[in-house]
Amino acid sequence: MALMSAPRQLTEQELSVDPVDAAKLLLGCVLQADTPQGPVAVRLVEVEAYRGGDDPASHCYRGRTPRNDVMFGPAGRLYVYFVYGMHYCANIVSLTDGVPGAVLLRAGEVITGVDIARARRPSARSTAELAKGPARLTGVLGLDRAHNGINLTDPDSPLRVLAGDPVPAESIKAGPRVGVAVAMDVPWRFWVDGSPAVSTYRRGGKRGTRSG
DNA sequence: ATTCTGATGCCCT
DNA sequence: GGGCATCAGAATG
Repeated sequence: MALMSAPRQLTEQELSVDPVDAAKLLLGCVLQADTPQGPVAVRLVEVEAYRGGDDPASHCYRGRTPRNDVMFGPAGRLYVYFVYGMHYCANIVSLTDGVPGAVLLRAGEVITGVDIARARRPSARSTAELAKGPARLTGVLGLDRAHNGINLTDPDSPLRVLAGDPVPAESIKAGPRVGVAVAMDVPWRFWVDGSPAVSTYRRGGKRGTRSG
């Protein structure tokens, strides 16, 4: 019989690290969702690290609120938020013990359930575009507010993070985070070099100072 | 390829 | 009331 060992599920412990380390660890890993239409899985190729406390770009910079509460909890949970009045973005929580941190899932390659994903996002002009961008990624996986706080390291969860083929260190590139107007000196966006699903960089809204 | 702009609602000040 | 961790469509090289 065909023996195909199931991919290993990531553990809460290995995600209980600094978001920068968790971000690099998550590249190449697979987020799998059991949707009503069937399974959809995405190989992560672009992520960003967010810290609490000292990171002005983080939702947790100004303390704990109802929205960011999950980021203060244990690692391996999904933090979903609603943005621009129409999109959802998803993070995987890292660190723990009341220390907030998370990894924004910015883009991935759909490796399972391409037909389902295409049906969900008819505007995509190519397979690579299906999950190219954080809101597109939540779109193909069907993630919304209802999934906030779900435990991705639980084997019985309808949403799981699985280990993938390791990404060679030389294929991991780093740069400033997309769409943030502060902390542009820190290269906390990480992506897999050469993947067609990596989103194009856009700088944050507030331009620097105007003199005069 | 890049630039612009409208859509749209929730969270926080 | 200001400002978003965005996307799609259009116009322009």
